[in-house]
Amino acid sequence: MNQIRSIKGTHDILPAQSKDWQDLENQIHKTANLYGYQEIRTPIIENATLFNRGVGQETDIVSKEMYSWDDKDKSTISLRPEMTASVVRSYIQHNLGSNSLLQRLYYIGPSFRRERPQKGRQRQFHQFGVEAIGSNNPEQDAEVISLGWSVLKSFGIDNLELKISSIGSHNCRDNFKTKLISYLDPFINQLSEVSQRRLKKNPLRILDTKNDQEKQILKSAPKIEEFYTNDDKNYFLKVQQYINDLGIPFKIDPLLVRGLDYYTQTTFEISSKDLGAQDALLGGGRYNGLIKALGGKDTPAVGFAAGMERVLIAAKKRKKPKNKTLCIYAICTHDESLGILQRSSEKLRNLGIKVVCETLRRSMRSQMREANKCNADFAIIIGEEEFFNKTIQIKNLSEGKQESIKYQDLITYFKSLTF
RNA sequence: GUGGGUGUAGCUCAACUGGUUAGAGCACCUGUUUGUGGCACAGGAGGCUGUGGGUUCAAGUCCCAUCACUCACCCCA
Repeated sequence: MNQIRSIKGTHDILPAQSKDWQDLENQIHKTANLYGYQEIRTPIIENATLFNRGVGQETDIVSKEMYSWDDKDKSTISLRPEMTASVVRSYIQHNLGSNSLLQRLYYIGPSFRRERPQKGRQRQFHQFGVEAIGSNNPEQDAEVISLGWSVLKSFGIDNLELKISSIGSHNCRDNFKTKLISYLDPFINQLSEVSQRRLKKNPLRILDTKNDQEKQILKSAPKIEEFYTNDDKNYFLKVQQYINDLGIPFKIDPLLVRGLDYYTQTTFEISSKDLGAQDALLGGGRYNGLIKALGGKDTPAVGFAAGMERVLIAAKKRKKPKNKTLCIYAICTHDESLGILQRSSEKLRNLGIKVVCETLRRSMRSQMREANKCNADFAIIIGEEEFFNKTIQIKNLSEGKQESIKYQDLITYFKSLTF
């Protein structure tokens, strides 16, 4: 009988780790709120159609990595492989655009892709991200980038690198695509198998190649910036200017091509050297066509998604804040007194004090050891003697001093300590 | 989907070229005069060496298969 393990590429977040997750989540909530973004939570399952249309049928994510199955009513359901499409679906469904011209939204949660796991890549992974829906101005792009940068910085990650690019408007991209194809066509035999396939399906992706020979060929290939319209050019310059004004260092990386179909204009990525091959912590960009493509009004939007597991890997070296709250370990060596101990613990908790009660009926020695192990500041002790005297022992564990007080004075004793 | 690496206690690792009953540190539990933590000391529990075959008098060690984990390609967060 072999034991049941978690599914490949999925991980338990154990108690030893969960504090880090809570810290990260708190930091996300805090920063997003400082920027005026509100949280949105959407279901983990959606109609497969949403991602087929939203993310793109041709993308790897949808074509080979998405978990989908037929439901009893014959509709096809998918585990979300990312969250932007869901947020946009929700935006359209609830007509959020009618509340105000601009929706600033953020989210936290798991997504699923059936990939081969490796460092910083899992089948169930967690993302946080933001979507600013409604503004078509470069300052909005800068704000979103700034928010992402700020979360990572404030979580104690250094060594960050911001890369930005623009893939231009739809027309620009189409022209570029055609020219790129005709440039690469004569070289087709020198291209790798993958790139040959991409040339037909998604030529822009070839720019991402790590193959040296292909890099060489690409050196004199047409550049995307040659196809920018004046508007594209100005827009991108403005984005750069604003990011610069914010004091965020960045590199322009013309080869930065986001793999999802919905991007337009600005794309960006923040990476860290502290990760392995999967070094992107956060990636995003503008997606002006998506809302319309999903059946909403033509609405511009920009956003990003960040991988929380990757953020936590990159944040390994951060110094963790230690805001310890007062903690009491409640010891009992007299079975008749267990009820009293639980009642007084409850009262102390109402004061906001953490109280951990012994429930194993162990020896005094073991209970004291336990108190020490869980880092309690105080032990309160009721035994047979205290039971009959209506008293309770209070031991200050850092000083080692112990005193006996009347049971009825317990609350006032600790009340004076907490304020 | 393709390649490489690794599987010994909860964790980190030992076990010379195959050779007694597979060890250590940390963690865990119990004690050190019976109601008091940390430190120290003593003891204890915990393993079918991932699994299944094979070679051999003898396998943790060699061979094959399988599974799992891991890293990388691909792609992405």
